[in-house]
Amino acid sequence: MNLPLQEIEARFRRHAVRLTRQRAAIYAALAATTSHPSADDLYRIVKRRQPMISRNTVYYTLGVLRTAGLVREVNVGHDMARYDGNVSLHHHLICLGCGQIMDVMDDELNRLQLSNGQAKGFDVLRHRVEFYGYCVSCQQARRDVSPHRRLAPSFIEGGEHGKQFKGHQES
Amino acid sequence: MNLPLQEIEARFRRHAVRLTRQRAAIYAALAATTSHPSADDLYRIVKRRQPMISRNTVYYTLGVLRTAGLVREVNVGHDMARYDGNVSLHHHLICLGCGQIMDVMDDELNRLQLSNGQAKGFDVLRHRVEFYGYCVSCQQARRDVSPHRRLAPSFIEGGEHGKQFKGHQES
DNA sequence: CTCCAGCCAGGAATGATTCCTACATAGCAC
DNA sequence: GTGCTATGTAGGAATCATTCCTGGCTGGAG
Repeated sequence: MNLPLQEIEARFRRHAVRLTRQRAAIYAALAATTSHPSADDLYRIVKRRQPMISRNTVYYTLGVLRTAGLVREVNVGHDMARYDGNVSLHHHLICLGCGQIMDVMDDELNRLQLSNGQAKGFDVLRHRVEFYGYCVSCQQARRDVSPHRRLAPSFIEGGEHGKQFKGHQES
Repeated sequence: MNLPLQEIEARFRRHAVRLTRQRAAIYAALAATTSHPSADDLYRIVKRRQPMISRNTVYYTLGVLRTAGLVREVNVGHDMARYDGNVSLHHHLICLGCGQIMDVMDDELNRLQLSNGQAKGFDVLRHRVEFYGYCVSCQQARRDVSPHRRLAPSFIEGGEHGKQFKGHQES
């Protein structure tokens, strides 16, 4: 489902973002996938068609698109930032094995809010919910490695010290 | 509410963590605050009493404590990692202005789960919920700067490009 | 008391991201 | 279409949290 240039042009205009060849390619690449690529993934994808593009342009453009509200940044752990072309309100499901990120659309999650007592006077603008676990193929891979041992998730956040998924695969 | 050395010793033994002067100091510093300090904050705090300690030891120790389940890592955006001595199940409320992180204890949030349809075959182990907004004093500061303008939160995640809170204050 | 696996300090390396700067170009006015 | 100028781009250097490496030190089991 490739976005026609015409539609990209319209969205850019609507959000007052100047149209350039590089920006269109970056935005199109992001809009064409649900895999939440990193800046460097996008750099590599766009580089195939525009070999002169610089990594810097990708970072700069993602900043512009994000500020304009055309793109959303997703942070998982303290790994590199990942980007999401889906700017509708939603949450994420993340694989602790391979790092893949799936979208979760759920109105109930969207409506979560803190009681006044919990909010401590904060003006709460938004929230995010992330679910962590192992995807089907990572479950399989783990069974193959350690057949009858199940690591108890003894702590909430951070994983097993020797971090997982330093990188991830583009589809 | 400083943790007596004796209690630290007991916890370390319970979690099979070798006791050293450096580790005790790092853990004590973390247990003594609710401010979710960064590794570097802890380094500076401990350095006051142990000037020879290295930043490396702080990182290494935090890794050990985290793996042991005595400490939890909290990641906000792609800023530096922050640490939490409170390992009970809870969530967070984060100020977009100053970066302070407050604990949110709420059983309803703890019980959130995905329906089978949403879980896509994932083996979901845990989740986290984060609320973002402005604390009381940052609300005030923003009013002072831009009296009658309210920035519309036009997108979900990432803030206003020129990022906020690169650092934060220790109480 | 001895011993050694595991810890510590310090310095170097890494890697995502940002900064700097000179050149190129989008898109408005004419 | 042409010219102009604010803005974008490329590329190289800088930043900075974090990790890696190495050689000496030490907690705590026996």
